[in-house]
Amino acid sequence: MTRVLDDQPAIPVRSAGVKDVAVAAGVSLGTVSNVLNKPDRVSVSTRSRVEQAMAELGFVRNESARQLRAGRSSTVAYVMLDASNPFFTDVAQGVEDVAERRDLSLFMCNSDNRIEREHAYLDRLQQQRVQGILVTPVDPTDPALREVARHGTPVVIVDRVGDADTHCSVAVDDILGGQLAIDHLVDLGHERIAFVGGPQHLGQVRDQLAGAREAFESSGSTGGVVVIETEALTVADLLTLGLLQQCVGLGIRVPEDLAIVGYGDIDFAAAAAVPLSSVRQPRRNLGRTAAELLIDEASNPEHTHQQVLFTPELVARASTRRR
Amino acid sequence: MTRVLDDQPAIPVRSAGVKDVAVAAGVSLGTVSNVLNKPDRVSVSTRSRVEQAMAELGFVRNESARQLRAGRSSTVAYVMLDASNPFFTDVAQGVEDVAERRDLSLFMCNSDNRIEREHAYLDRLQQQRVQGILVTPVDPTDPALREVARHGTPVVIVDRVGDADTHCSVAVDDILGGQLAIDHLVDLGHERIAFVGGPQHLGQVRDQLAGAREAFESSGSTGGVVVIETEALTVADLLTLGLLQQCVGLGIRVPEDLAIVGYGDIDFAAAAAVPLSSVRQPRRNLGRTAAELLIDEASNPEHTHQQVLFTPELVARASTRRR
DNA sequence: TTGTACGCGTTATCAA
DNA sequence: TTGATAACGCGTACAA
Repeated sequence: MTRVLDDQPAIPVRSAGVKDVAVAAGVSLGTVSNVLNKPDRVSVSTRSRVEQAMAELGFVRNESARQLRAGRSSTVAYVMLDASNPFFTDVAQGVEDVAERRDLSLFMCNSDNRIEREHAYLDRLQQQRVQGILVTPVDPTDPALREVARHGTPVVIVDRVGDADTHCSVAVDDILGGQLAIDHLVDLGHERIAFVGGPQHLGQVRDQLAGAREAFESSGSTGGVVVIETEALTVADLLTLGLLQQCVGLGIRVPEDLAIVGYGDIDFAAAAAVPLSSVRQPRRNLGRTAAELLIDEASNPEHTHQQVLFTPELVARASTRRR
Repeated sequence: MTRVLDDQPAIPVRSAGVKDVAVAAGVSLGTVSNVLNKPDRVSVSTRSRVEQAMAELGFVRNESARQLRAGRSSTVAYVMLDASNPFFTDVAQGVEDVAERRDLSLFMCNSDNRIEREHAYLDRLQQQRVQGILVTPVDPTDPALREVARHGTPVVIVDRVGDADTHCSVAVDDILGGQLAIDHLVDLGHERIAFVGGPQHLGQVRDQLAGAREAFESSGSTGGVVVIETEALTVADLLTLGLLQQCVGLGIRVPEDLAIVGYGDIDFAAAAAVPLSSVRQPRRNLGRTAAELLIDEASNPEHTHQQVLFTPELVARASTRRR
């Protein structure tokens, strides 16, 4: 039942377990376990014998068995709404920062905006008994999220606000973001303002618009904000970039004829033909904070849920300028 | 040992197992198992009684126990080199296409270009007994990759070419890609050509350049290709975009003064100020194919390793045009 | 159709 | 310091 590969040592086809190692090393099963988990309780000579046996047999710990025994795993998961959206990958980086420090592994799943995929992943992750799940849900009001939490797997909502008494959430104050953008434009003397944004059924888009309107009105300006609704849900700044290209193509000068403020401040914003002013969200920090909250909930019995709201920041660049 | 949440049914603090369900439903343990795995062998009435008990207790299958019993899991993993690079997320989409169809879950891990992180993930994934691992490695010659395969976990190398007799690989013919770009430029009458690319120690960059040089020479042109090496490893098209911005800023007209061909054809390429001609790689297909190979290796005893090389394609846009 | 007993690989406990 | 044994939760024979 073994095959030989070139001059590599023989490897059993079916991977070896502690038992096999014990036999090969001529020790008992418990000793092997001790070598793995409490190396100092094993004499040096025995230990090295065991370690050599492990190397020879190509021993790989069986995480399923460990988990079964321990009752919990050492992984957390982030169910992303859209893995090809730089916003979420940046959030994920923040999550990884924390996970790595805590020696947890992070598994990323991509729901790709499809609720059934999100559900499938939530199910699997529960079954895997992950320590907790970070999720940017398709629908923050989805009862399935509460169910998961109710079944004992901590859930933290990212970039949305969920049910405050079943999970923590970490989001950005988009109302404020909308205000920042408008205040900036009004400060620069603009009076005719349009809001170009994604589908209104998204809470964040609504919030941005609400903030925008509020700021516009309290500026004493007359008239209102023209709303142009787009269909696709993309990082707002990508949309902004497209808008900019169109302007260039149509001979509209930015910022002379039209000033533009983006939302999201992706890397390209600064590198655009006309560097874009943008409302920047602390994406990585969002991820880090969410991960901290998750870990706290998973390990601290005193944990209480909290809703963290981050403040966005306006970065002024060439696409807006005093007239 | 139970707590009551509002008007939700009580949930045991420690999640219920088949045993608890059996007791609650007044049936034996085996029957519960049958309800889960062979529902047709259980009378309708019994089954519904069991199902109700499961719902009431908030029963969640324990995947660790299942795996331990079954000896294998039903997940595959993709260890990405850089999750914030659209190239890899597109590849991941392709992988997901296949995984979903086969009812496998895909866990994505991000090595973030750090070899120690890659190793950590490879270890964990082996321990989880995933069916197989797709990986775009930091270093395709890394012996660790062979070790994983040797220990019995199938490994498929993505966007790199690895050790042909230990794993399959799926990559793009970058030599051809380089040729395509140069042929295109030469066809348009260009004679002075520069190659702007990432670090030369990357096989792909070397290949692109080799192809470029070859095409240039066989075109009968005299002189050579000027090489400008960049440090960062990014999608070539992002770099190209930056180059374009610089040209615009410096008053260099594209394509009149300078024609540009990108590499990678990311979404922005077409939407740039001057839409970029680009060498396009079949990214999603790369992912799909890699996943198919992995699954074949994991389940087909007759599997033989193969190295698939995809052909890139030149997409001509405004950044190159007949002079 | 339903119930019982055993084993998967690991770790913890206790005895030697 | 080391060794034997019992759990962890589930699936699957086999017996009723």
